[in-house]
Amino acid sequence: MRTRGAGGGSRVTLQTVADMTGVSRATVSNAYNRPERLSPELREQILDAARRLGYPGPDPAARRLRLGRSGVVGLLFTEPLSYAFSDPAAVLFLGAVARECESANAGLLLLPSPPDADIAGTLRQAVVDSMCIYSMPEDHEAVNAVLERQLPTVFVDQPRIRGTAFVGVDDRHGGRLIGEHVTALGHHHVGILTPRLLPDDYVGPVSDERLAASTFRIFKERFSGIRDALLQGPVPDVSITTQERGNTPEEGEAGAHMLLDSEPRPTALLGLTDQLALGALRAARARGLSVPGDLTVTGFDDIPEAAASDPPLTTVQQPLVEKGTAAGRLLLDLVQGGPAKEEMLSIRLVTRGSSGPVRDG
Amino acid sequence: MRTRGAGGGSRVTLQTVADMTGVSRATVSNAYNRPERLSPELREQILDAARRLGYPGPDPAARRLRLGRSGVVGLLFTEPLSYAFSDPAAVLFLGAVARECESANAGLLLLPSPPDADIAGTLRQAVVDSMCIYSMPEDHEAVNAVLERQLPTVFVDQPRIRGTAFVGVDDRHGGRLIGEHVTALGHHHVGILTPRLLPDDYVGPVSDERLAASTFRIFKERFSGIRDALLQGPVPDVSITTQERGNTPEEGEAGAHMLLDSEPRPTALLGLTDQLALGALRAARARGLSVPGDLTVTGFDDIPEAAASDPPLTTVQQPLVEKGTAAGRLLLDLVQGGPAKEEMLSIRLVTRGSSGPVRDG
DNA sequence: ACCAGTCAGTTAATCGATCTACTAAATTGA
DNA sequence: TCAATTTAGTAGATCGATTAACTGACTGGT
Repeated sequence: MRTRGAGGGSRVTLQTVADMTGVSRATVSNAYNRPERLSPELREQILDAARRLGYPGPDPAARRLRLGRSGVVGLLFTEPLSYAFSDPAAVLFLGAVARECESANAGLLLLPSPPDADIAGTLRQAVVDSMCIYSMPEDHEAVNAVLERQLPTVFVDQPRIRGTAFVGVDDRHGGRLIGEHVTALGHHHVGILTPRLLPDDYVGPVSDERLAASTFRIFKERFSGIRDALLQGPVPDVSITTQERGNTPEEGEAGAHMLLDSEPRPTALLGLTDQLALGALRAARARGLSVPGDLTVTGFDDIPEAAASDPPLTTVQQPLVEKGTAAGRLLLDLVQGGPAKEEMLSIRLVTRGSSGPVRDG
Repeated sequence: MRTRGAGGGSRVTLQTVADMTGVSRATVSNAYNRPERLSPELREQILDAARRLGYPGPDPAARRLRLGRSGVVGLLFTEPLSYAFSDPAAVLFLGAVARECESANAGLLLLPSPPDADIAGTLRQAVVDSMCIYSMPEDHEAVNAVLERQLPTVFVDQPRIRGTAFVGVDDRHGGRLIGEHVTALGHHHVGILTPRLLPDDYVGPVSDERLAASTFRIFKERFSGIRDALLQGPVPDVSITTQERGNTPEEGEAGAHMLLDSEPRPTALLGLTDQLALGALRAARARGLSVPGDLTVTGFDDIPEAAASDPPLTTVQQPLVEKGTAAGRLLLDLVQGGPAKEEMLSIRLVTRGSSGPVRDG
């Protein structure tokens, strides 16, 4: 028998309590986990001793090791974690994942991903049953790290890897919806605002090389979808100007100003996210351009702010909450041995006040 | 030596890799954690074998058991977790905590707390180094559970327990600021909108008993602060009507309508949170009452929406982000053996367009 | 009186890693 | 050349729990 001096100053464990009560370790364990297996009196006695000794209850890490399950779902975010709480789309998604976890009584572990840190290491250390990768560039080291760990994993938006669970939408189709809408309105000169296409700090027009090399699949697809629709649309000589920026309204505004300074001046500004489009709206206001009279602005995502903006934003609605729900459910199902499904959710164009026909002359 | 048939179909562990390579378990461990302790060739050989065997790397749970640290901070929320993502104040707070955790490369574990579940059990099972309790009623079972676990714990807002780390503001003082502001404007008839004072589903006026019995210290204090200021202010015969509601704009609107139906009709509606005050603003608009002409409305918290509302809300500003930062820092310091500080952050009245002098007659 | 069946516990194996203390071989220094 | 030091790796204890298999003592039906 492995015994440790009860008052020896070292940590209190099951064994300490067992020694104190004069029963075996197993019985103390049962007192906590299977009350029906011992007499109520003895149980009380044991719990009492535990209280007196200041025993904090069975150590969760040890239990987890033995049981092989932690009841925790992990989540890794592209951007620094704090960004997750400032981006409305992310908040909606996260909230829905959280709701699912909660209903299964599982914890949700948000993993840090500061720009400089060892994410692969973090990923290896996380005590979780399954893992959600939210919108990661395709070549990110985290992707390999999580794959190597052979944990049930759900990828959301990107990357999309054969044989792994996935939740997303048809972003290229979304892009086409926007493009078709804009050509239908007769716009010849169009500006596109896109978030970063590569994990660097580049700011400026999008080159064909950057687009081709992009590791952010979803934006690449939205971009291509828009461009295809524009070029194949009823309007003959479409000119397209582009600006690549960080995904915030502030940067969107700056990018929009650049686009509006180009010749010929675009009559439509298409944001690849609502955040950027909201910035474009600000830029228009700052210049005294009326929307949609002087300028058409469109977004992508349909975050709550899109409907509330002035004018309300024409955008592609993707079901952010459903996405979180689907991801959450998959995460939990995978742990139970469920299949690695791919869920493509549906999207649609929402026409609101920010888009209109091009003004003659 | 403890060996397991390498190809036996069972799990791959350090030992499997060790057997495969013909070295000891310790050496394989070193290959992962202390590369400098073995020759590069051997290391490569080991890592190679691991790859071939599909070894996912050292099991985090086992490592945690051995090392005694998990690098994770836990957080328990009053309301169901999903609420945390829908309440702006909570999102701001959470984001700041997340930022702190991230800078220390720690994970943030959001614990579920569905209304019916065994929160104490959840709390006992969480593999964390420290714990944050956010705005829990004083008598909640979770409070004892976490105390029993003897984990470094930070309480935010409530409860406030002697000897434990705490982050909060002087809510009573905040209440007085509002009360003084309103009496200074000459209001005689005041309605107060408060979130739940007890963990039940009650809806309606606040009785003295409910106030006295309240386990939500912060709202009780805000309430008392307001009332004290009103009763001791320059206005002689103040009448106070009250409504208790869930903390959402929707419920705030419903409560406001009730208050506006009472006789004498209040000329000022004081929300104990911005969420409720925002609801009051809606109610006023629905009735065609001009704010602040016909009705003064005030809030508490200063969430971003407060400044953006129409008219912008007079409210008590509390530093939500700072609160999260302070909590995060404390959480991390406690793990390092830091002292259990109490941090009282400062608040101030922010006078905006939603409050004005009572209209004569 | 005998066997089967419950009760209330115990024993000992096990989960998968890490770390201290140790050893054997290689290198260094005078 | 021989003791001292460094290098590369090993043995075995240990972290703190859970649980399958087992043991005696009772109970009760026939």
